[in-house]
Amino acid sequence: MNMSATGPNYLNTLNNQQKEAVLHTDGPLLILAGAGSGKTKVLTTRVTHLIQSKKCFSNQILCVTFTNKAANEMRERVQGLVVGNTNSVPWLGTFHSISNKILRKHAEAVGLKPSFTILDTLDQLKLIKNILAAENIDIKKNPPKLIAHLIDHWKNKALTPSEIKTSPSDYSKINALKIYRIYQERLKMMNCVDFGDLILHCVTIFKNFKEIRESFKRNFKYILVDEFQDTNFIQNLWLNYITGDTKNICVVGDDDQSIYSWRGAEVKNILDFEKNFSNTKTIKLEQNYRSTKNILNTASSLISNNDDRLGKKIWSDFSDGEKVWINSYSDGRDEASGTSDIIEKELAKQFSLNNISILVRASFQTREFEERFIRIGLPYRVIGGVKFYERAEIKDALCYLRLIHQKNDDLAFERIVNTPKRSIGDTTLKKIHEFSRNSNQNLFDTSVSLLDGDELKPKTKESLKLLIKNLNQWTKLSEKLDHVELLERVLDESGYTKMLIDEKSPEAEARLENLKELRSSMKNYSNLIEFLENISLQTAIDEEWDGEKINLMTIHAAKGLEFECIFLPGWEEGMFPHQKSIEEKGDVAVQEERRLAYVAITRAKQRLFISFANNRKFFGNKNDNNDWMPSMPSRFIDELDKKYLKINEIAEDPHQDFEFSQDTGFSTIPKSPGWDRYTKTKEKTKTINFTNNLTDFKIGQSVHHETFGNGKIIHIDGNKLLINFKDSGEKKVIDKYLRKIENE
DNA sequence: GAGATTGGTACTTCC
DNA sequence: TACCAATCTC
Ligand SMILES: Nc1ncnc2c1ncn2[C@@H]1O[C@H](COP(=O)(O)OP(=O)(O)OP(=O)(O)O)[C@@H](O)[C@H]1O
Repeated sequence: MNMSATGPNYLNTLNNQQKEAVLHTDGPLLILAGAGSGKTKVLTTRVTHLIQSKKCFSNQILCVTFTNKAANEMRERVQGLVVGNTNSVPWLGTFHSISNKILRKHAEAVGLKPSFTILDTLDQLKLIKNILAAENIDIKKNPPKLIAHLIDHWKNKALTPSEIKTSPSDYSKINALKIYRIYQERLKMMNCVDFGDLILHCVTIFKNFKEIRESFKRNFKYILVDEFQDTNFIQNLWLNYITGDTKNICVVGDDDQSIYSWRGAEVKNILDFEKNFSNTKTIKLEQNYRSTKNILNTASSLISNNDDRLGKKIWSDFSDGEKVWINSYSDGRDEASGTSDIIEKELAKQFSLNNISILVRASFQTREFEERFIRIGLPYRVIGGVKFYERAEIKDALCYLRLIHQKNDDLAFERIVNTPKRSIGDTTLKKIHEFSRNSNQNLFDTSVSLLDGDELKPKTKESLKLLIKNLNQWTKLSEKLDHVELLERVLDESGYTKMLIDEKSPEAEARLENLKELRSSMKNYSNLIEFLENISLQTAIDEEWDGEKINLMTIHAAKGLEFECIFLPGWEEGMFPHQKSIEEKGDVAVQEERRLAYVAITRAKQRLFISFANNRKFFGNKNDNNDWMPSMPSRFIDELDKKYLKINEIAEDPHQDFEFSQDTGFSTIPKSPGWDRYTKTKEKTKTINFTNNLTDFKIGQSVHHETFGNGKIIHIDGNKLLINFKDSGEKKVIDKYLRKIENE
């Protein structure tokens, strides 16, 4: 080992507090620290240290990260320390992935087979809907989403159905509880678990099986937990069960970065940690090594608006750097083009595209940027975004594989039985369901028995027979064929590929592309079982980091990451803070949104750009004259200390590549200074509100335009209106820039 | 009774 | 946009 006077090499780049945190190996340790203070670095170094100093074997370390991405990153950094072992730290992962591993070993303890399938959110919803239908419960009065949420909530609190108390008055809760009970029974029958079950089953096992619990306790000599502020009740319980008597547990967290309360996360876990474990050593890290002073101070000024903070100091040695830019745009499209312009003209020379990220509140917000980047040929990658595995064609393909692997996966059966069309419609399916319930058999076996009777029409029977024959054949094939080839065969022989090819639409083409992508991502797994066992926990196709690309992701997905340049678009009231969260939880929610904003800002090292649009379009962009809403800048922008900001004019000619820019005089729209515009917007919104229905313009209507003044509509072509302006004559304009006035 | 078509609605956030 | 449910058509 390479030693210097101050200790091993890997300690050299740490400051004193960080070193202390790494070297304090034994006993409970709480590391409390602000953004960018090196928490993750300490954690990684700590793992390294434990292995290098031979405190324990690498498989005796339990290291819990928040995302798979974080786990992969840490694994990469620690990789190579353990000679000749590619899986250097086997117990490194998220609560869910580690629980998955534990549960595969001890599935029988909770009445499951080790080959169980992990259901995703869509499967859960489908199952709940099925139960509601079977129980004759009104789906309108008991929305499946709400029930799913309640079940999730209960599981986060470690509550099994029998442990839940309801008051007789709470009708919907009683219904939900009833569903919960049946839901769990159905899961067991299908040998399936949902996300919550992964952890809940583990806890049940730890609780009821002392030997199993003790074996884990003995094995895990050192436990490390990242992002502790975002752990919930059951995760904490889980940790407590397997923390050994030596209490070598180290957690790191930042109360200001708690952004998962909607998943049951409780910041108070941090406070309780010291109570739970006596003799807890607490170390604070206060120096930020990531951001310029301007960025850091901007973040601090924002978060100071929250109450109930633990109150950490955070400081930086870095220079002031550039000011934080606040950009105002007239609409989302301008925001996208303005952003791409800044990247091309301002940043591309200095920074790698890989080091530029656009972080959004909700995943659909990436779309506008994607469209822009495709158009001008800037390469980009979308990170995270659950979307891929939720796509219909991907789910279809996975369900074929699931069913081949496990015949009692009723949800998978139901999904593919008539895709592609096999003349097995609703009525037939209902029949199969009914028989299955009566005979207590799964849908597949029920179908097999129904082939012998005359319950089904000959034609239906014929195609059902073929499907069953095929499925059996594929199951046999799966033993010798590798999983990628298997999928190819299945898609071909089932007629799925043909169905898409015959459709001859661009959408179908895209679906075929997606399936290709699925196949190539399957190659990362060595066989079908490994693929199926892990795929549900993999939220998105792992985007390759090679190549030069701009990153697009949600703020939640950016947790723990850092980039030289960060763009934060869409800072508008209703979007950020999000309307729904305000409605649900009021000020508590605003505070969490503020923490989210804080996380977003503190991802930036050098440059930070925050922007908002004065008009937003909702729900796609097909009907141009529809769904425009004036929007107001986010309250968070107001809360930033102006000292550190540069408030900008509209960065670019907003309509330079707009179809009508040539002949409409759009380029003459005044580019008023951004701030001016921003303050004006507030008044303007009020005025606009009295006529916010901008959709129903009629010929003859008198209108007002900011630049051209008043005029009358003389022709309408979709959203393009020909106006005869009093002062400036005939002009073609887009409806969104007009507001109705009284006819004179 | 199956399949095509239309129409309504959803967009938080993630394991 | 894109999926799902209700409605129409053969
Ligand atoms: N002692 C140090 N000297 C120089 N750079 C450091 C030091 N400690 C950490 N860094 C750097 O600071 C940056 C932030 O570190 P890290 O990601 O570990 O912080 P963090 O506390 O986990 O941040 P966050 O909670 O915001 O995700 C990294 O680029 C890291 O390399």
